[in-house]
Amino acid sequence: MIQNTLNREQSRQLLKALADPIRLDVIHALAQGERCVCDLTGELNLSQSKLSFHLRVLREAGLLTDRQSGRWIYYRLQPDALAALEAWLAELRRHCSKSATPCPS
Amino acid sequence: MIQNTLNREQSRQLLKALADPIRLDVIHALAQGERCVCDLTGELNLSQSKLSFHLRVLREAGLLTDRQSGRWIYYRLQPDALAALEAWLAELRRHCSKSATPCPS
DNA sequence: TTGATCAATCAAATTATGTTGATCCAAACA
DNA sequence: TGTTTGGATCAACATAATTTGATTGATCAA
Repeated sequence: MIQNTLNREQSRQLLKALADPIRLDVIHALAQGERCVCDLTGELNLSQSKLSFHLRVLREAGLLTDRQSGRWIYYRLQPDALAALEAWLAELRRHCSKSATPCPS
Repeated sequence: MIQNTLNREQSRQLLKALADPIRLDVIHALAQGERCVCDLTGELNLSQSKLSFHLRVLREAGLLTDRQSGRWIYYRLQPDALAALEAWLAELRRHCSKSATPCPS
């Protein structure tokens, strides 16, 4: 996620990845900074495979990056992805208040 | 949607409503300005009940408002909801780049 | 009034997503 | 080496969301 303008499909991927209560818990935990998977399982009280499933969804959407160090894997939020979504939302807001031409037109 | 700080559940509702290809088409159409339902069905090539279903999801999430004029119903984007999501994303971004303390901790 | 039109709603069928427990793989350490 | 540990993955199952076609209610025009 380098660019700053999302197409419809990219924004949908990001939004879909975010739109889940467990993944939002993960996101909020990572908003404080990078964390190891083993910490997250404890902190969020999730089974290992469940957490792994949701981390994968977030990672594949481009919202998280991971790095390995020894046997541990650390995840962090990808601020570019969040910024890109913000820009996408801001763009939607620009012209949306224009009134419709009355029907029947 | 008056306030500008979303709690976790509110942001989830907004994200979930947005995270669908048809609803994104609707959102993009309404980003140009207010539109009548009858225009949207044609423009997006959707069956009436399908569009109605998705409009309801977006409306109930607080992303759209509607007004009736005669037999026609006009929908528009609610910019406050978009702005609130932007603010929520910006907040997530603030501290997320802090590195983890190495495991085992 | 009656008939036509716009749009919301409902129940049934379909499709997509998430959960669980087992298994696998790689790194670390005895 | 053999064993333990952190994590990813898989298949079977459970749950949730969407689509469809029919029905309903309200508004308007004849």
